[in-house]
Amino acid sequence: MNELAARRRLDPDARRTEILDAALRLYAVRPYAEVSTTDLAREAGVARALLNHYFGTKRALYLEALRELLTIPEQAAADLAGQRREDRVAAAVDWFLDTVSERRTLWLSVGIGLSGDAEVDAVVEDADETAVDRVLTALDRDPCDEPLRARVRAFFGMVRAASREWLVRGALDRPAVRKLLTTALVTILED
Amino acid sequence: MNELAARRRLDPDARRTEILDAALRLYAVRPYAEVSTTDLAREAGVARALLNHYFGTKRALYLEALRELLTIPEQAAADLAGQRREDRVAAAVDWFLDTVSERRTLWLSVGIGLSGDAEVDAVVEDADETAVDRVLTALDRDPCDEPLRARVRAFFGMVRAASREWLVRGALDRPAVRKLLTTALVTILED
DNA sequence: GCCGCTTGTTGGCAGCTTGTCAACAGGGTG
DNA sequence: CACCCTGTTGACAAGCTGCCAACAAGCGGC
Repeated sequence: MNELAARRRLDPDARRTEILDAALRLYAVRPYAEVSTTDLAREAGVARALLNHYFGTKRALYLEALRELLTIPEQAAADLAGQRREDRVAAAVDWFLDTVSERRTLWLSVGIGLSGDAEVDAVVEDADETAVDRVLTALDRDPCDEPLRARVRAFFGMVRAASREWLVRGALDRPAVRKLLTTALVTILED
Repeated sequence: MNELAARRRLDPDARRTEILDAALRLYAVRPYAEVSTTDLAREAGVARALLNHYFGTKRALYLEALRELLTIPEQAAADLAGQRREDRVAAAVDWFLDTVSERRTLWLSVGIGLSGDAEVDAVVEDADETAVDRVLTALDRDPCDEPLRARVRAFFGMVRAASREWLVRGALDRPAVRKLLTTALVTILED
């Protein structure tokens, strides 16, 4: 930190979120490996050492940011209109697509799927677990049926790939994605 | 390089593959970021600078290894037994599952899906494109139907996630995965 | 058999990155 | 106003990557 900004003394929580937000801003544009702690500190308007003070390690900060990003806002998961199961499934897919397109940049920045890094994967899997819970309860299915959960997690793999086809490649438009995912989810819920 | 091994002068191609194999061995166990060029050089029994000589950059070497890993062996894609489409699809899924379980360690090491890194993603997408071609031609579908290709790519997302459920989490057994993927692929091919 | 050249191979250097630590300073308290 | 707690910082040490000049293995000319 060199100039223009006098030393501000902030509440720890405030500073923490300030740094986290800065990190999210950077990771939205460049992948983890290409963002140096110097960049992070500059973006947050803070000395590099402060990152370590708050998060311990560059990696830990990244994991925090990732967790923050993947935590889907609570949102109403209950009021799915439509009586037929297929309609409710379609509504769930719609809700998801809304969320994704809204957070488009960040969602895509995190990549799609697992990274091969144990800790990163743990965070992603954690978020998935929550999402599985919401989907199953919203659709009146048993959230404890482990094979079913596994199938839904597999389905999420397709969800990620499909939204990529939609948002990045433009190879599918939204109605196509909607139909693809709805059909697939209905199929998966059977049996 | 310090001792025990006199200076061997190899054919460039031989040396290249020797280094590549060593890299694949290491990346099978640890993720990219945790493998240093020193490790790579030691595993290959070679001076660190030689890696740069052959591949230019640590990242480039990684990309080569990744490409090598993802290049599914040619294999007979044509002789899919069974007349009914569903049988042929099932045969294709079986063939894929065989390949995956055979290369289990390496396949899983690379992670599942895209990383958010442009170059890495390019390699993965490239491999996917080839796989899409094989699947579509093997199943007598038009390989130029772009929306269809996109759906198959989306399907691959589920394939990755499902094989992870099978091989890593053990939440699904092979028959379950087989059925899940077969049903999904059949559904996707319709429309 | 000796010499020299091509080129595969190596050790060491320079720049950059991350984590740590002691020191600095904001702002509330007596 | 002096003091102390603690948020904040600059500087240092260790490690990693890419580059370059130098070394030497093996082949061809004489």
